[in-house]
Amino acid sequence: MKAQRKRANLRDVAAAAQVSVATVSRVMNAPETVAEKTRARVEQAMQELRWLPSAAARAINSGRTRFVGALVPTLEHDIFARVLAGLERQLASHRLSLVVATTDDDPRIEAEKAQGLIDIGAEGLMVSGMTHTPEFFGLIERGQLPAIAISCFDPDYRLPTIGYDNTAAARAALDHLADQGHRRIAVVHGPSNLNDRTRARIEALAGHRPEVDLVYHEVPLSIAGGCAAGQAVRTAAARTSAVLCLSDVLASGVLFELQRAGIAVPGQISLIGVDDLPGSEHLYPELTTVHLPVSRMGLAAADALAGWVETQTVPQPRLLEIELMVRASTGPPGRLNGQPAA
Amino acid sequence: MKAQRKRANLRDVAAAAQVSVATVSRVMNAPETVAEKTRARVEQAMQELRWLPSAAARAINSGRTRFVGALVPTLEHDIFARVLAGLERQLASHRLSLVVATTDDDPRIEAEKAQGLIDIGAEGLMVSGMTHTPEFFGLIERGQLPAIAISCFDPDYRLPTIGYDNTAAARAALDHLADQGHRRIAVVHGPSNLNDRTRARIEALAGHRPEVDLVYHEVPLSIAGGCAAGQAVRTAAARTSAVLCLSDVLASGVLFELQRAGIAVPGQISLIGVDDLPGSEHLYPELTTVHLPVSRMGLAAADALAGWVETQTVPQPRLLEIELMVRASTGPPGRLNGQPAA
DNA sequence: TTGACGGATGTAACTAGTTTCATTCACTCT
DNA sequence: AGAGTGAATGAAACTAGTTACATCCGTCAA
Repeated sequence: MKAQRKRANLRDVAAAAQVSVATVSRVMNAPETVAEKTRARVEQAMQELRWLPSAAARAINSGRTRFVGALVPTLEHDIFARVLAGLERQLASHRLSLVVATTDDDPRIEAEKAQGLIDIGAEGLMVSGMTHTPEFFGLIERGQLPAIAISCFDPDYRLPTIGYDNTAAARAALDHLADQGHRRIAVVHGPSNLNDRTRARIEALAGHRPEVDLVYHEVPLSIAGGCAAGQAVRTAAARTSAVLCLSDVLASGVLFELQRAGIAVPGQISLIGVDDLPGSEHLYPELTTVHLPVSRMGLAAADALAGWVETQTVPQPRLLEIELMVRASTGPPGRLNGQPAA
Repeated sequence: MKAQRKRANLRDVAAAAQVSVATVSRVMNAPETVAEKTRARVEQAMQELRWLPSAAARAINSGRTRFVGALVPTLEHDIFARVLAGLERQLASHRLSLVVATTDDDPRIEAEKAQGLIDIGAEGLMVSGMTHTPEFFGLIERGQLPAIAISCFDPDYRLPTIGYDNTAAARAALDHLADQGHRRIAVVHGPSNLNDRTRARIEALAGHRPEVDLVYHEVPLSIAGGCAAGQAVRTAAARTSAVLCLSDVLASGVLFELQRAGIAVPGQISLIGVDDLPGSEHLYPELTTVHLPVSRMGLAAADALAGWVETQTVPQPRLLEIELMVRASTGPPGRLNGQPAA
C-alpha cells in the first residue's frame, strides 16, 4: 500500500537519471545538445519508468494541438468517406490529424459536436454545406476559429467555401436529357428539408428548361429509396422517358428496379445521376452522371484549413469544376414506354 | 506596437472581472457556487475578451483528452467507412471523439501514425487486422495504451480482437458453390501480401473442398480490379462455372464484365462475394454473398475501447456472427459456358 | 454578546511539460 | 598563468488551467 504508482512524469525521470528536468526535456527535443553519456542515462530512466510525454502538457506550451475537426452528415455514404479520405491524406502531409464527427444533417447536433471538438482542442473545423445554427457561428467567432464549408460554393458566404456549383450540376444533367429530346422527366431526390445542397439542386431545375415537364419524387437518400422511386416512376407516369437522380445512390436503386421490371435502359427510359461514384462507371449499363470532384475537394479543404491554422491566412473560396460524364444509360426518348400510346 | 494581444487566458479574465482565478474557474465548472452578481461580471469579461478555455490546460489537470484513434487501411472502401460510422456514433455516446488515420495497409505507416496519435494524446487505439510492427507494439506497451484489433478474431492474440471469422466466411462461400455442384471455381481476391484478412480467406479455401478445382486471380482491390478478373475468367478458363470473390467490390467488377460480354449470371456463371455491401443487394442480379457485420463491429469496438479507457478493464475478445446471404447470382452449374463441350 | 455555521471568495499549490538565463567546467590561446 | 571560448547542465520562471485550504463576513442561536 505504498506509492500507488501513477504514471511517471518528467520530474520522476529527471530524479531517476539524476539530472534536471531541463536535461530530460532536451533529450526529447534537442538530443544533440546533450552529452552522449547523460543522454543514455536519461533514456534508460525513461525506459525503466515506462514514461511517455504528456500530449496535453506539450500542447499547453506550444499552444498547438495539431488536429482539426470535420463535421459531416454521415460516414455511411461513399461521398463523405471519399472527402475525408482526401482530407486525411493531405492533412497528414501538413502533420495534422483529423477528428471526425457526424451530424445526421441536423444543425443542432452539428453545433453540439462542434462544441465537443472545440472542447478537446480542435484548431480548425470543416463543415458541410451552408446550413448552420447561430450557436455554431457563435462558437467559431468566439474562438476566432478557422472554419471552412465544403460541398458548396458561394464567395459571399460567412465561411470560406470550397466546393462545386450544385446549381450547375443539376442543370447540366437536365440539359443533357432535354437536349436529347426528353420532355417529361422524373426527378428523384433525397430529403430536401434538411439538406441545402439537395435544395439548391432542386431549385436549379425549376424553369431552367421550360419545355420540359418535371415530376418530383422525394425518397430517403439510399439505394432502397431509389428502388421506391423506381417503382413509382414505373407504375405512375405514362410518358416519362427519363429519370434524373440528384444522387448516384438513388440512380442505382432506380436502375435496379427498372431492370427487375424488364424496362430497357436507355432503350425505354434514360437514367442520369449526379455524383459519379466509383461504382457508377461499372453499373450495367454504365451510368451517365455529373462528376463531382469530392476527392480533390478533400485535398483542397485540407490545404485551405492547414494554411489557415498554420499561418493565420484566411483561404480564398474555391470553385471546383464539375463534368458531365456521358456514358451508356442515356439516349434519345424510346418509342415505347410500357403502353405504346398513352 | 503595444500589447500584441495574444489569446486571453483565465488570469486575464479574472483581472478584468476583478475576481480571483478560482472564481473564474468556478463559473466554468460549478456556476451554482458563485454569487449571481459575480457570475454575471465574470461572464461579461469572458465575452469581452473572447475567451475560450484551453483544452490542453484542462486535459493536463484531468489527465483525460477524451478521444481515441482509429487506424484503418483506407477510407475509400465502404467497409471501413461503415465501421467508422458505427464506431463514431457509439463513441459519441460515451462522450469520446474519434481521430481517424489511414495506413494504406502498410504496417510501417501504421506505426508512424500510431505514434502521431499518441503524440496528440489519444487515450486508446483501434487497428485493423493482426499485422503490426514491433515498433507498434512497443508504443502501446510503453504507454500501456488500450488498443484493440478489428476485422479478425483470435482469442489468443496479443490485442483483444473484435471481429468475424475470415476463414469461416471464405469457406461458407465455397461451400455454397460446391454444394450446388460447381467443380471448377475461379477465386478472385485482392493483394494478399499486405493484408492478413485476405490471406486468411485464401488459405481457408485450400483443400477445404477437395472435389473442387480452384483457380486464383489476384487483382487490385477495386471495381476495376474486378473487371480485370472478369475478363481473365471469361477468356481463360473453359469449364469454370462459378466465380468466388473474396470481396463484394471485386464481385461488382466481375459482374459488370460478364454482363458486358453477354454471359448470363447465374445461368452460365454463378457469382458469389464476401462483405455484403449496401449496394450488393441491389445489383442485378442480386448478389449472393457472405454478410460481415461491420456496422455492429464498429459499435462493439467502441464499447470495448470506451470501457477500457474509462474503467481500465481489458475487454473480452468478441466473435461476431457472419451469415450467408443466398440471393440471385448463384445457381447450379450452367449447361453451356462459351464452348458447349470443352 | 459571543460562538457557530455556512456561503462566497481568495491564495497558493498543484498538473507536466518548455524555455530562458545563468553557471560550471574543460580546453585553448596569448 | 590568466583570460576567453563554448559545450553541458541546472534553477527557476513560464504555459493555462484546477483545487485544497484559508479567510472573510453575515446570520442565527445560546
